[in-house]
Amino acid sequence: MQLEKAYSHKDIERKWYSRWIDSGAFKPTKGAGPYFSMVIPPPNVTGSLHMGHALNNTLQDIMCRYKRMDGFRVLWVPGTDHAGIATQNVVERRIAAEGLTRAQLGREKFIERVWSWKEEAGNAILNQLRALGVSCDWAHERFTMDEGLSRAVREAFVRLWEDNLLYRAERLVNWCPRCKTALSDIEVIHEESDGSLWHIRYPVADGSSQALVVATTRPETMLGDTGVAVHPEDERYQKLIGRNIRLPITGRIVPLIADAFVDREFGTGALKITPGHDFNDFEMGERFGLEKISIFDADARIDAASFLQRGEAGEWIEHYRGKDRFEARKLVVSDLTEKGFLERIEPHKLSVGHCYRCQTIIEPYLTPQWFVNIKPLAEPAIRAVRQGNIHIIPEGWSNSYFAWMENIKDWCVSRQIWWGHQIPAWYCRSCDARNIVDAHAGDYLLTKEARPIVSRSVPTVCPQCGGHDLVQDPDVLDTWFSSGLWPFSTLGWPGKTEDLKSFYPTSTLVTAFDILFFWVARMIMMGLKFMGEVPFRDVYIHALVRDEQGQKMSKSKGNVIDPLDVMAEYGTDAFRFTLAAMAAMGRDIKLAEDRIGGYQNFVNKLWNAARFVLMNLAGSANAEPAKRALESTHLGLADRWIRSRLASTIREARTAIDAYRFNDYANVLYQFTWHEFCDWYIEMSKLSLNGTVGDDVGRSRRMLVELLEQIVLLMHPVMPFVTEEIWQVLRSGRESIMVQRYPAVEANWVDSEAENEMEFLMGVIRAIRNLRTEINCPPGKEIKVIFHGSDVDLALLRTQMHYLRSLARVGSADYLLSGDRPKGAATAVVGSTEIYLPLDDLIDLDEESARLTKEVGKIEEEIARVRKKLSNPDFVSKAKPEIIQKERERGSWYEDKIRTLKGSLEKIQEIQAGRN
RNA sequence: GGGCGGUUAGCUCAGCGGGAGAGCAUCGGCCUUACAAGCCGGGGGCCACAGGUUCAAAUCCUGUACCGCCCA
Repeated sequence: MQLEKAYSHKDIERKWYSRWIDSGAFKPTKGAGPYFSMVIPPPNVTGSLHMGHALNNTLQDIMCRYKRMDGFRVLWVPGTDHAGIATQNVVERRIAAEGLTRAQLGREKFIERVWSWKEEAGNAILNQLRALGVSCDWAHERFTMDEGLSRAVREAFVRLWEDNLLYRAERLVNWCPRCKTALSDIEVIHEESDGSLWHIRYPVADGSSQALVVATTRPETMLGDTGVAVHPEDERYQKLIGRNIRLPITGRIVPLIADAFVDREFGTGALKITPGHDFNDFEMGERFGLEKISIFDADARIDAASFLQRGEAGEWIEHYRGKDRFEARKLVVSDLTEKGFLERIEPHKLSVGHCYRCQTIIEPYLTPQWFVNIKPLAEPAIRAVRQGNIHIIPEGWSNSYFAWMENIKDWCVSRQIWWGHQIPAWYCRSCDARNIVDAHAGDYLLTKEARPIVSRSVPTVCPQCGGHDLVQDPDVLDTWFSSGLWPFSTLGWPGKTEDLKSFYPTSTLVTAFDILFFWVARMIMMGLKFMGEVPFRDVYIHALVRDEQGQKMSKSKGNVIDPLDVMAEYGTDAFRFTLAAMAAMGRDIKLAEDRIGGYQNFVNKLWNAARFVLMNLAGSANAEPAKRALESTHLGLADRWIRSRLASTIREARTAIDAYRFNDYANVLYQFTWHEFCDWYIEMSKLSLNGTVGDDVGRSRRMLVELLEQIVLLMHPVMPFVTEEIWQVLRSGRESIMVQRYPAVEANWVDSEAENEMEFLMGVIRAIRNLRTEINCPPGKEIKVIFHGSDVDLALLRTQMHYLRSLARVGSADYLLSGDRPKGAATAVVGSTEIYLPLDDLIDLDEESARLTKEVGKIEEEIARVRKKLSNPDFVSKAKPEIIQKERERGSWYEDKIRTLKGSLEKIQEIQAGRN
């Protein structure tokens, strides 16, 4: 069978993925092996593959393929997440294009539209994952809104309620006025922005002309001020503490309170207090019993009713009615200016919270919501990591985990959207009617006093009054509530399934740090709560993929590299290898495209090595031999060397992957394949194949095949496609490489004698090549070499002369144990062996003289360094003996070398002097 | 404001107590029948800066500068 001259990825990738699926190779194997399981971090169902997904899933796939080949019963669960707010936003935009709003459509119809969008777009990302070659078990594919997972959500909710870990209350929450829903704390992105600090004069309410000046970043909220605060020890305001203030515009009378929370350095040291629209003010308001006025409605427009209800009056109410936050700010500022209350405005940098889904500025907003009482869940989750039941890798991230978990606030889990798991709580229209407020289009709102009936199934009777008219809570749960259950809900919980028994806890979770709090922490809390056991043993946190400048890739910046484009251009294997090679721990990946090109060359190199091996088979080795050539006891030097190197490579590769050191894994294989197997072994094997070396051409062929097989087996987890193709082409009609055994170290392969001898031989070959270049000897021209050295070294060179001939173009060689060194020769030293290339008249003595002078200079520096070290009494007395020994050897090694080089240099200089 | 990480060859990055490395780029020489997506050889770095610990520091500690991230 012939291979194409260059590797062409397109056809080969398609072909193998569908064959793997058809053969069921992704399913967990039956048998006795230990279990290994992972759940995929579920991507948004309607999303598309980006670099982060590509890296994340490549690393997971490497783990899975490795473990599978290594005898584990592997389950990798794929699936998607319903991404409540994000998906709802997308569908809202789509219906807006038809001139519709979700309110017009109504809840039921709207949700139908979301489902149909999910059907339409929902398989894209999974197909993109398939293009990446992921070996997850598609029979286990799950979606957070599946019936099974929805049941898990209801069960979890009810259990939390029964255990008093869930409550409904009116709190200040992060409100997105565009999405019109509450968000949890971590769904708010804080960004530094340029704002202003407005200094406003607040008069004292005693008819005098006294006043104090407050500084604020949000003047519009003064319509909801219910107090002013200063630091209790602030001398500037001592006289005023306890007095009342008459607010400009509203004329409201509010107290001036003293609270140590106030930062005297900030602004004027006097703060306006708006408990209804600021988290810090809310807490201060609680401490001092200040009223909380909610001045905005759900759209963040001025809600005139909130003033009228508390009996306030005045033209200003109509003046501000219905204005949004930013219009209201302008109006307030212009009104204050007009009435002379605005002292000054100064530029000010401040951190502003934005909705992580739509970037709208968050409004702190007072509404009734559901909260998880998180402390009792967080404590065991902290312990699990602290005590080592879960390992976070790299360990540095555990600090972030602890910091967040130890300061965790109750988790707001209700969302005022429609796409998601509707909260399993009902309200009675008979006995609780006053708390159920009908809104437009059959919608209704619940007051903070509403009494929920929490139930696993739809209740038919009110336990209070026996009434039958029950309505369900209109809110849905935070998407992360369902993804927090993912490691066990995907395995069948709350059922008691075989999957759960076999595969929970899962082995490893592979994810990026940006969802450490969103997801990882919550899975740990939920896993411990509902399963009584951690959800995974290891959490491997990988880097974020950035662009070449280190910027986060984003559509708006236009710096996105689409993984699908990359795969199409360079091939999936090259792309995967690049990701693995760059996935060093604890650092972000700046993806440079030329790097991928470099690894594409590597794929091609491997391909051509396979082509070479195949071309030399001539059908003779295309059957499974009775005994492996690798086990033979009649091997030549090159064979023993490469076998020993293979053993080291296997050991290093396994060590690396077991420690999640994917970059080391990739580099070890790259180095061995290219720079040992291809550069040296294949070149040397050419002599065996043509009968120049060795006594058994058949065995040499089998060596090549077996070595190549070991290489593709080692490489398969990273580069599944090209390795499978090569595997199948080498010997036809056998099972997939996926189900083969991963190479293991064979102790008897290690052969340090062969490694040392080869090291020496390669050193000599390199030295001769180097000398040839330096003296401008044409590459094809055979040369004569004179060796001076020990009998052992010379004997080795004599027996390996064929390699010197083929790899260094040595035509003839003299081996001298003693005697004069040649006059006028290019010189090099390897170990204790001196190498001389006699220079003919045509060779430039000046060049060689200059080269040697430079070389001597370099070595003299080294010798000086070593001497300094060894003459330091502290070094000799305190350093480890083996270090001292090494340094001594190095010293004498350099001494020998420089003696030889100087000798040659002198001889050349003699000739030069004679000429002049 | 608090915390974490980074600064190593032109570029992208490994290394993290004992001789400064890789890939790409670059320079010189090669169409040597696996591979020009290749082969052979070379050049290039006071390992950000300043102190300290140590016999020994790119590597550990402290500080400074710049960059990035997380949390408030």
